[in-house]
Amino acid sequence: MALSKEKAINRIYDELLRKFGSQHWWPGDSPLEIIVGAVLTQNTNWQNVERAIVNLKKEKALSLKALKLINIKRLAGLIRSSGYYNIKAKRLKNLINFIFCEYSGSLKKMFDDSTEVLREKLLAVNGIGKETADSILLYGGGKPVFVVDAYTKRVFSRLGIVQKSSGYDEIQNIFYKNLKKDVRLYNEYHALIVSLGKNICKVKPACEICPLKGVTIGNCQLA
DNA sequence: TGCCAGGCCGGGT
DNA sequence: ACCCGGCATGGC
Repeated sequence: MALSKEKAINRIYDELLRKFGSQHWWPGDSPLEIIVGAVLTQNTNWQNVERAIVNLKKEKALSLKALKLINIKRLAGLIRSSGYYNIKAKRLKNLINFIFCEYSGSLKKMFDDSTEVLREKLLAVNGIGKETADSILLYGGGKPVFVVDAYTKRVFSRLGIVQKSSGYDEIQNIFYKNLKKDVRLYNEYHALIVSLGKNICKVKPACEICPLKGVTIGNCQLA
């Protein structure tokens, strides 16, 4: 008998939490650091991003004002380790300019905006796509937004919970429909999925679901 | 050594 | 509406 998506999605969360423990995401000391990290980690290993963040801190460049004033070539040099540094420097500049133009350079004002409106505005910034926008909203702003990434899609399509052909919004809606609307839960769940990916998914082809494989849900087993 | 990592954009079909 | 090449470093 088929197990409901709702039960499966919630059960998988419980199993991941049990296996990996609470993740305490996002790694970052401040909303700004989280926002910057969200851009720098686009298709990039977090380790490389951390070096870039350390550099920015060391050069006192990790503030809204400093990022607004810094020369783009110099910024690119500071974030070199995160890869795609030229385009990411532009993207950071776009985002900082947006924050100043739209919210007078105040993150508080920005996050006081309605979540839906802010999401649309962020998506209109060149270099900010859905995952980056949603990461900023959830981890930077504490908004109830579920972040979908490559791991989410891979793992949950393997589990048969989403289609391989599903797009971002479709996958995100499955989580909205089946999870309690809770910032803490969204935060932890996405972090756990990444942890699953980082720790397990490297072994191919099917081991990415190892921690879940054989887990019994109702009368069914995840396969 | 080659492949990949917490994407996104722009141009082409 | 998809599909693809480009963007780039550091770790294993």
